[in-house]
Amino acid sequence: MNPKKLTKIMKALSNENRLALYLEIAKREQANYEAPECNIAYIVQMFDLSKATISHHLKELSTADLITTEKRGKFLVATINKETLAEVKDVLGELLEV
Amino acid sequence: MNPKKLTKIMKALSNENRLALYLEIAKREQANYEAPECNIAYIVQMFDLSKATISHHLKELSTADLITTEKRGKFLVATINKETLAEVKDVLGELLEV
DNA sequence: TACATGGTTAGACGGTTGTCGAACTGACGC
DNA sequence: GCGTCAGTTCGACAACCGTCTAACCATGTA
Repeated sequence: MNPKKLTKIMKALSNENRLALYLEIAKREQANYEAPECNIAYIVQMFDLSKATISHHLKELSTADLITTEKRGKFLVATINKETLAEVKDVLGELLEV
Repeated sequence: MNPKKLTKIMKALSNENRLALYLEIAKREQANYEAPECNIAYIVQMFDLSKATISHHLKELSTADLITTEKRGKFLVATINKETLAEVKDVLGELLEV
């Protein structure tokens, strides 16, 4: 993974609300892995943020390849991009090898 | 790991130069693990940044528990904090479990 | 003791970010 | 078609961040 991409990922996770949003998406995905997706409307209610802000955060997560989003009728559904997640984990793993 | 701490860690790695600095420290540590430490004076030369800026970045990495620093005579020596690194890796690992 | 070298601190400044409200678009149900 | 609900886009604004220079402190050496 090149440094610029890694920076972008870290930046996307460097805001408390945005990180919480990401973790919440992941949590829901795990909770019902029959349908590994996440209706955003639900999540919006949990955060004390405007729709505009949530939308902005989702875009940031998305352009960092941390999630993918898909419009399903009226709703937006977000999914964790596990590939990116695994890549980051691997980078950290390499640093840990003595 | 609590969200605030994780945010702080991500924030510390969310700037390109600071991330590069961190990776450079890790690299040196691996290169000579007889003495797993890192003379900063060397590193400063590699970056096109002022002493003040490097100092500032190191403090940020340090308060996020990503590195520890120690003054050894005239020099400053930085060491990767592997515990923090491992914790972060674990968090990501948990998210990956289906 | 004086000087050179490594690092910190303080203050400044332009750029970026997080957030909002308001106006807009698109899909659904009546 | 019209109202409603989910989300996006726009423009604004305060707060924060990355960087610098300049002045300082600390350590080793001549």
